[in-house]
Amino acid sequence: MQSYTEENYLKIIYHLSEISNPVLTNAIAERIQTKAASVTDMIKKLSDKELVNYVKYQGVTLTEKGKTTAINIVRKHRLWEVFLVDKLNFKWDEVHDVAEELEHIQSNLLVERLDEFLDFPRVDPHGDPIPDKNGNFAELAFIKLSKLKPTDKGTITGVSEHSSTFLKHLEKLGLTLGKRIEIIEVLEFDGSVELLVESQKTNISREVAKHILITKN
Amino acid sequence: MQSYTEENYLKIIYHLSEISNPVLTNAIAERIQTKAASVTDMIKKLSDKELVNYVKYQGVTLTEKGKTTAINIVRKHRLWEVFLVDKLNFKWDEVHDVAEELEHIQSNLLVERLDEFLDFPRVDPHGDPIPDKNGNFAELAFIKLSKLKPTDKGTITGVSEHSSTFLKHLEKLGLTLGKRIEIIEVLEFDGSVELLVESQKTNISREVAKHILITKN
DNA sequence: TTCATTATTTAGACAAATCTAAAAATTTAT
DNA sequence: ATAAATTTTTAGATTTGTCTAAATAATGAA
Ligand SMILES: [Mn+2]
Ligand SMILES: [Mn+2]
Ligand SMILES: [Mn+2]
Ligand SMILES: [Mn+2]
Repeated sequence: MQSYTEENYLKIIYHLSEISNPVLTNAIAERIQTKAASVTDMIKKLSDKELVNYVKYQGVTLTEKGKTTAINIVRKHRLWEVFLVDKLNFKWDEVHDVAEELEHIQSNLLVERLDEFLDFPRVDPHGDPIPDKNGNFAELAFIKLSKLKPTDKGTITGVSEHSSTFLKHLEKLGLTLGKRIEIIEVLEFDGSVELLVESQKTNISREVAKHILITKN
Repeated sequence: MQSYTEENYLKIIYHLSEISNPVLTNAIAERIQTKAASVTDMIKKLSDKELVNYVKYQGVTLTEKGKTTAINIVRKHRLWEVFLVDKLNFKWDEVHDVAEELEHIQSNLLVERLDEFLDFPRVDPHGDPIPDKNGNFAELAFIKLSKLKPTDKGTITGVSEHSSTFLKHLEKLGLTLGKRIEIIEVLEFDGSVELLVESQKTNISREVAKHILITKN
């Protein structure tokens, strides 16, 4: 069994290793809001427990055991987010912090029953895939909205930025999951995108466009 | 804000003070599975935070602030137990340990939405009253089954012992919440009780009878 | 390749919550 | 009322997770 803190480290390492592998000490320190020295301490502990492979000055990678644990925490986090939105009427920008706490509740029965109660959702309120109880993810074909060309059509199926301010901004523009969009024009000088959302014309910055994920159809 | 540990101490002190006031160090130590020395340390800390009144060698009582906090934890514990039984099909003997963890999740929005989702339950799966958001309990008129006399009738509305073994035992005897019972005889020599549950004759020990709570009607 | 900058680790310290062993206060029994 | 037993507190140590400051390794520039 891992402590609350160990679980958080494993989860962060899991997410960071999708970006770069091995994961560097400073990258963890930044994400988890601690000092590099503390991260080194914890890495050693996780390494002793065989949850990560650690090479001094190189960084860490998750072992199979560590990866399984991390994926299970991600599973719980996302299932709880679905619960909060679908059953308790939370908005998609209100769920993350509470899910950060709920993801650490220890009970396999609870997770499996929750999954069933929610009707085995495959994605969370931000479009992130929910691994099944064996740790397998459904394959989802996302494209960044910023990669689309004029006349391209698609559906918003995810976001790659979860901050409350960003999500509220999208809400205001009507750019929520499930909405169909069509690209009108990509402005030359600033990369901003003019698009149609439910027959409504809107303009979004390149920065915003990069964090909206589209399934073409 | 209190730590997970501080919250547990406050909750235990709250429960123990229903039995004896002030609450003695050893009583807390026994309930919380720690040594008396550790309890003294924590009591001092809670006293510094003005959550308890502490007199050396006498024991502790909760301050208003401490009591409010404790009642809120009890509220969350019991609401989560209702959730687990009503929505996730947990049995009444499976909920306590998970609720011990869930009661510490910090989010007022979550508690209020959960309360609403559960349709503002007034009692938990063991018949214990759930305080409202202002900390007020509904008055419930319980009598111990062991206090009843032959021909007395009533409904099982609570239990005063929450161990899994006890609850499973009751389950096996069909003595669950909502069942109507009628006393046939109270045996002289061992105090065991012969009773009718849904037209089925059963005999229970005095020890069991003391922990079943009845509403006469 | 040598020097400067940046990243990482080590050393030593600290706060929280716990423990054991010993001391002090309280309660109970004689 | 005094001694014995029990309860509670103090003193000092331990574990977990964190920190700062200093040392060491790796990287980048001249
Ligand atoms: Mn989240
Ligand atoms: Mn999410
Ligand atoms: Mn309980
Ligand atoms: Mn209960």
